[in-house]
Parts: sequence; structure tokens; C-alpha cells
Amino acid sequence: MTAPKGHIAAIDPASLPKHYDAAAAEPRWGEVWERAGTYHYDPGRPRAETYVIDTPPPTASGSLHPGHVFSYTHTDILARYVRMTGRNVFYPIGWDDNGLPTERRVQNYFHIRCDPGVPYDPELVLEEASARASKEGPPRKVSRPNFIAACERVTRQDEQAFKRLWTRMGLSFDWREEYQTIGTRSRRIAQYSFLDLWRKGHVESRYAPTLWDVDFQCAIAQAELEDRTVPGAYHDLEFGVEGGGRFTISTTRPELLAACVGVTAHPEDARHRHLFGKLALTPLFRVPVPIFPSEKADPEKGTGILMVCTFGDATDVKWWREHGLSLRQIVQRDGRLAPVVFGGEGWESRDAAAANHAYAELAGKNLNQARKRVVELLREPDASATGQGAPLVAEPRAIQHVVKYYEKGERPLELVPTRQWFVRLLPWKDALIEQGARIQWHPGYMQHRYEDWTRNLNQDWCISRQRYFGVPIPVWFPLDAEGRRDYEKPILPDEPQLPVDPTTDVPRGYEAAQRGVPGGFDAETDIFDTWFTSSLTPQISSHWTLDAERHAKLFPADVRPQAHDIIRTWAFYTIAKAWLHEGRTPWDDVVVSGFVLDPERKKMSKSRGNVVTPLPLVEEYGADAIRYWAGSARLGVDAALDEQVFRVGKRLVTKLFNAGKFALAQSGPAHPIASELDRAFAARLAELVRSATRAFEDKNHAQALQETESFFWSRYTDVYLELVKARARDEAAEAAAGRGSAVAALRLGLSVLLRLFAPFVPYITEEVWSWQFAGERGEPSIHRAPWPSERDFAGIAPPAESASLEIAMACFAAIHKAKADASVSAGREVERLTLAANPKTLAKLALVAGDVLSAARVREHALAAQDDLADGAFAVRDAVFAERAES
RNA sequence: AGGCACGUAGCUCAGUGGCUAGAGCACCACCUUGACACGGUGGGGGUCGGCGGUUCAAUCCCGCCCGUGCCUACCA
Repeated sequence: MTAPKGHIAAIDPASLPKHYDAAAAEPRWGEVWERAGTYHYDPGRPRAETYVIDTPPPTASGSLHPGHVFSYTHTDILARYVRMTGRNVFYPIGWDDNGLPTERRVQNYFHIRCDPGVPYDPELVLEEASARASKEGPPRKVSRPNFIAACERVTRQDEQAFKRLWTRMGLSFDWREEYQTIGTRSRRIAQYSFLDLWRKGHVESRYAPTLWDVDFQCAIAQAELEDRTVPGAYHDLEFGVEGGGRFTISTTRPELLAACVGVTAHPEDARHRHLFGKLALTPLFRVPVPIFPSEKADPEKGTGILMVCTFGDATDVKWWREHGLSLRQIVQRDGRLAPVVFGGEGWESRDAAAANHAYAELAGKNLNQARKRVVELLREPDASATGQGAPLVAEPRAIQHVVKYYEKGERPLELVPTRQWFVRLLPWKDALIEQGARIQWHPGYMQHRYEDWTRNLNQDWCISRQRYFGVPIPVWFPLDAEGRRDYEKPILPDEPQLPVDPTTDVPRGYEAAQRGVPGGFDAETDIFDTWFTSSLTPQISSHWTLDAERHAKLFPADVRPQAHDIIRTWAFYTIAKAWLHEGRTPWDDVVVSGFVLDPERKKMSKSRGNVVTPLPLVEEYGADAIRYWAGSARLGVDAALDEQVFRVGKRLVTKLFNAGKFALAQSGPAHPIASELDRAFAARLAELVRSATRAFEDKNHAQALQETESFFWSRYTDVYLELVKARARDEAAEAAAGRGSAVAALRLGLSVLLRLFAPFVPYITEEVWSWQFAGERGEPSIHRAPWPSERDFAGIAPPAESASLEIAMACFAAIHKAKADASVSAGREVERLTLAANPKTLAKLALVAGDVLSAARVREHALAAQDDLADGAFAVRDAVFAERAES
């Protein structure tokens, strides 16, 4: 249907439904966008026109969480804004599927455990139901390939659930750029990263005491530590001194007594100075250990003198290194005490028989059991190293103390000497802080988090994990004639071989048959820390090492959206990798979203059990309404899950539907926007566009939304739309110019406001846009329409009086109030009234009085000058209202 | 213990060195209106955490204190 030239055609409101049904419309538009490729990245356009988003890959096996909806919506709002400004948005989505969370979920889902010793069973069928039935028994042991297959199966399912939610939320990803962190490309790029770091000398393998989780039986990195305050107890134990004497130490870990390798106190401590240089004798095991001074010993703590064990904490490691102490590792990888024998080399004892007798009670026990038993043994007088009564000289004193845990773990971390791979980061601390300063953080104070973390870093990055579902470390070791690994000469693959699985692939120059035989080779079985791969998300998306041209176009990225709790991991490691690989920052901006709190303002988390499943909320209120809630929160600020805000969002959607229906139902002769009120409205609208655009450029979407919303309600629908209704429908021939101006301005207002709202509420804006605006510029979707700008206002003369809109509004409101005071409906006609205002205001009113009086349905009016009224204020007097019309 | 952020109406939050500090929700009253009753109009509601300082002027800037949250440190 083409409109006659010179006439603005209207839509037929009767053809539209009475009410907008988000549940039906949203999935429909999702399909339209998918089919049209509305959000596709165009690789043909130059870098300068491209905007690259380094999207966080969610942990696919994690639960769907309102926090996801919240922060991903923030990013999507930014993406949609940038896209409308004409830039070519690269907005990929990946799934972080490797790692412990997936393994744990799979273990529970199928009730299985991975055991690399079990042979592969290609026929193995795992079912959730049967797993549930077998929960009675111990978990079934399955081979590593079977376990990985189970992981892949579960993550695919989980990813589909996420994808459904993301699609429904209207996140404008380019789904062609979907990837998995366990996928072939990610594995290749992660392994290449390792090769590159190795070549540059940033990687090494070390045998050293490492933070160790005894349940996962896996090394972890400093960034995965979590402090927890837990109950403990001081135990006062009396030690002997060789050559005579005794002293009492305080320890919270008596179960490590057998691992005691030294005793230390502060050098200035008069109570203990006489002991330095002598040998102490441990109770129970009668092991002679050196007593040495150390500045690190705090005279205020405990008794001021303490035992050094291998290893109770990080300070023990330092003492052990600096003082060349013995290594007596009694804690095994499974958290149980090792079967050691006193009397041999490194395990000296002045009474080996007694030591072994006592230790026999402890070997094989876990740490809690061992603690309980060793305390019992220390209550026996014959355990004394001094012959003066029981070594436990006082009842244990209960305390609350802070203990390091793996953030996903359940038992305290131990320090266990193991061989691990490390990326050397400590030498780069200053450089990494400087890199962080080159990045714009939003909000700015998030940079402090990064700097604090980097400055306090005290360990290199342990990147090896003794787990199964992850990217294999691409290394083999040559075996010597005795079949021992030569750790000094690891064999790395060549780049074209990547990705490799060293447990099945064969290194160059070897035959498969040489695996595991003396003179042959042996595979590294460890996998990478998941962050080793996740820290490469910009490079995974840019196809680093696979497509140089694409990489140059997409790396570094423009923006990294993320949550603040993973600044120390994801942001930090990504910055570190980009620095070590290419000497640059991985992005220009970081935008940090807050957390979602439950209605009691508590952080929503799985462990608190207060997580709400988002999809039912989306179905109840519509995605636009949920997005409105997310969009109204500023970056970095935590937001409470608030259904009242969802309702406000839903109301906005309804209002957009109805206002759009009204504005587009008006027709009239084509005419420029020329009437005073219309020009005043356009001028205010242009101000809004400038202000909202500035807010978006400052990464302040919440302000843009607030201003747009405020204008939409309190200027467009409540005011302007009411004021021009009559003129927009005036059929009189002599009113044609005014009518055409009103219709044009109504449409301009709708068109601009829809576009300003489009990043926040993409569905309803697309819906209304589709009724008539779509296709006007050859582009059907509002989400590819140009962001409002001065161009929308070209040729519109400024109003004669800049406050005309506000004058009209104030006068209209005064008449409304008079009607309300008389309990008369706003639509009732007014026979006559007198409008009072100061002379200046009356003069301004003259410019717009026609619109005000016809909108208020005033038949006759008089004006009265009243000097004591403030500028812009009106008083209504002597109003006579018409009788209510008979229906 | 250190760092960062926050503290404004019953609730959720804007805001500014200067008119009488705002919005939404909630609450109260009123209005069938022609886009919308999934709507509209009007109204009540504040010691801007406390104390001090700078200033002609402080909710805003500075200092101290109190409270909340997060990050980091604290393992004998």
C-alpha cells in the first residue's frame, strides 16, 4: 500500500491486538532476527568501523542465574547502542565447559568417577536414571575417555539451556561465532599459547610444595584461594632441648608434629634467645630439630616459639627453604598420613621404636582423625621428650582462625610437594600494573581491585591441574634407560600438530610403541587450569595463529564485560597473557557489572540456596521487562532482584505499545514541523538525544534509560501527546498545516524515542517499529536503524519561546488540577474559566494557548494578569464545567 | 588490620557547592478519557548516617567517627 503523495498514511489501530502479548511476540522476533542475520558481524568492514566485545563464556554446567541475565543484558545494551551508531559489532558467545565444575556435575549426574586406570569401554551407556538408582553404592569407575564423553554430553545439554535463555532475553550475539573452551580451536590456541610462553622462557616445571586440594587431589593457584574462618584450637606442647631444658610451643595443627623439622622464635625474644643453635626434641617422636631465630616469628602469638613443619603454611615453606631444613612430608595427596618409618635417613629419632609405635596409630588416618588421636597420645606422660609429664601441658583452647581453602573445595588446602607447571608472573608485576592503567575501567575504582591484586601477588601462576576434562598440556618426556622421565628436556609439539593429546598422540621422532618403555617417551597427563584457556577469549574469537588478517582485525578487542569477583582471575590472566604474548593490552575498556542480590539484599549464590531460576520470570513479565530492570542499574552496583521493577518495565512496554498505536494512527497532510508547540517539543527531544548519547558514550546506560524514560512519560505521553491530540485530528481545511505539523512531530517523537529505547527493550521497540517505520530507510529492523542524532531534527526551526512546552504543560496541569479538585474527569468540557498568570507568562502562553485550551476542552476563557504568581505558574479561577454528557 | 564502595522518603534508587532535594514503587483521595483502567489526575511523606572543618553558602569538598558490603591480608 502506497500513501498518496503529500499525505502521511496512518495504520489502522483496529488491525492491532488490544493488548501486547510479550510471550508470543518475543520468540517471534527472535526468529525474525535469526533468519535475517540482524546481528551478524561483517568481516568485510574495516577495523575502524568495528567494535569487538570479549564476551564472557559462561560456565555451561553452572546453574542459570539471574546474575547472568543481569550482566549479560548490560553488555547487550552496549552492543545494541554501538550497533545503531553504525559500527560493525563483533559479539561472539562461548561456553566455558572444561574444568572442575563440569567434572563435579558429571560425577553427580551419572554417579561416576574418572579412573585413568580403567580401560576405555566404547559400549558404555550412562543414564541419569540408572545413576540415581545406584546412588546407594560407591560411584562407578569409568575410563578417562568415557568420562570425557560424559562431560561433553552434559555440557551440550547445559549449553542448550543457556542458549534458550539467552535467545529469549534478546541477547544480540552472532551465533555463528559460538565456541567452546574445550573445542578444537580453543585447545589449539591454548596449546599454542603454552608453546609461545615456553619459547619466550615464561614457563617452567618445578617440583615444589604446592597448594593442594586433598579432595580433588589437584594443585590450585593463588587466584583460586578463599579464606574461611573456621573453629580451631591452640594446643600447648612441651618440647625438650638436647642437653637439658624445655619449652612450650602452641600449635593449631598437632597432627603435623611428626613433620616438625625445626623450631623458631623471634631473635629479640629474651624468653627463647638461649635456645638458638641448640636442638629441640619433639614429644612423642623424639626427633631432634634445630632451633633458629627468625624475624617472622611473632612474640605476641601463642607462646612466641613455634614448630616449623613440612608443611603447615606458606611461612613454613619459606623457613624450610631459607634454613635448608629437612623434608618430612607426612600428608599424602589424598589427605591421609603417609606410612613413614622413623630411624632411617631424614627420619632421625632418639627413640625410633617409640616414634614408630606412636606413628603406627596415625598412619593412614585423615587429618582430622590424626589430630584427634595425636592429642590423645600427647596426654600420655610417657610421650614426653623431657620426662616431666604429658607433653600436652594445657587443655586445647578453642579459637576461630582463618584457613585457606580452594574456593570450590570443602577441606583446607595442604602444601604438598609435587611437580607442576608454572607461568612466571612475579617478575612482571610492575609491567602488569602498568598495563592495567592503560585500560579504562568502568566504574573507575575497579582498577584498584586489579592493582591491589597484582601488587599482592606472591606466587607464580600454577597452570597444571591433575584432572581430566580440560585442555591437555602438550608435553611429552623422554624416558631414560631406567624408564625415568627427564623433566629437564620436555618434548613439545610443533605448531602444525596442534591440538595434541599427548596421551594418544606421539611426539615427532618417536613410534607409538615407544610409549612408556625405557628409552622411549611418556605423556604429561596433566591438563591446564581452565583460566589458562579462558584468559585467551579475545584470541580464541580472533582466531589467533589461524587467521592473521582476522586476528589483526579483532585483537585487541574494544571492551571486556565481566563481574568484579573475577578481576583477579579472568581480567588479570587475560591482561597477563596479552602482555606476555604480544606486549599489549587485550582491550581498551572493561565494564564491570554488579551482583544480583535477593530481596533480603543477600548475594545470590548457589551455596546460599537463594538463587531464582530466571526463565519463569522472563515468561511472566517478558524479556523486555527483565531487561528494563537490568538496564536501570548502573555498572558496578549490586542490584536486588525486585519484581516491582519488573512490573514497572512491563508497564513501560505496554505504554510503548499504546503510545505507538496512537501516534501512528494519526494521519494528515505532509507538512513540516512548524507549529510552536511542535517545535518546542522537537527541541526538547533533541536535547534528550544529545544527553542520552553522551551517557552511552560514558558507558552510563542507566542514565540514558532514566532520562529517556522520564521524557517518554512526562513529556511525550502525558503531555505532548495530550496537547496535540485535538490538532492532529482537526479535519478543518484551514487547520491542515497545524495538523500536518502535529502528525509529523508525533511520529518524530515516536521514532526517536523507540530508537533510544531499543537497546533496553528490543522486542517492543521492534514491534512498534515494524508497523510503519521499518523499511523507510531500506533497513527493516530498528536494531540496525541509525541512532538518533541531529539529522533527525534537520530543518526544524527552533521554537519562538524555548519554554513553550513547559508553559503549555503547566497551564494544562492547572486546568487538570481544577477538574480534579472538583472531582470532575479530565475529559469533561469546561464551559468557561479564567486563567491567571503573571504578564510575562501570559505572553508566552499566547504562543500555545490554542493547543492547551482545546486539549483541556475549554469552550470560553478569559485571561487575568496576576503579578504575584511565579514565572510559569497558572491559577484557574471561576471554572464552570459542562454537565456530564449522556451516554 | 589495610583498600575500595556505599549510607538521601516506608522500599528501590537518581542528583547537585546556590531557587522550596527528586523519580519510581508503596500509601491516600479522585477520575470511565476519544492510544492505553495492563490507564490517568492530585496528595501526604526527608534532620540527605553522626560530629567537626573549609566557604557568603555544604546533602555535595576535607577530617574523624558509626554502620553495611566487597576485595586483600591475617594460618604458629
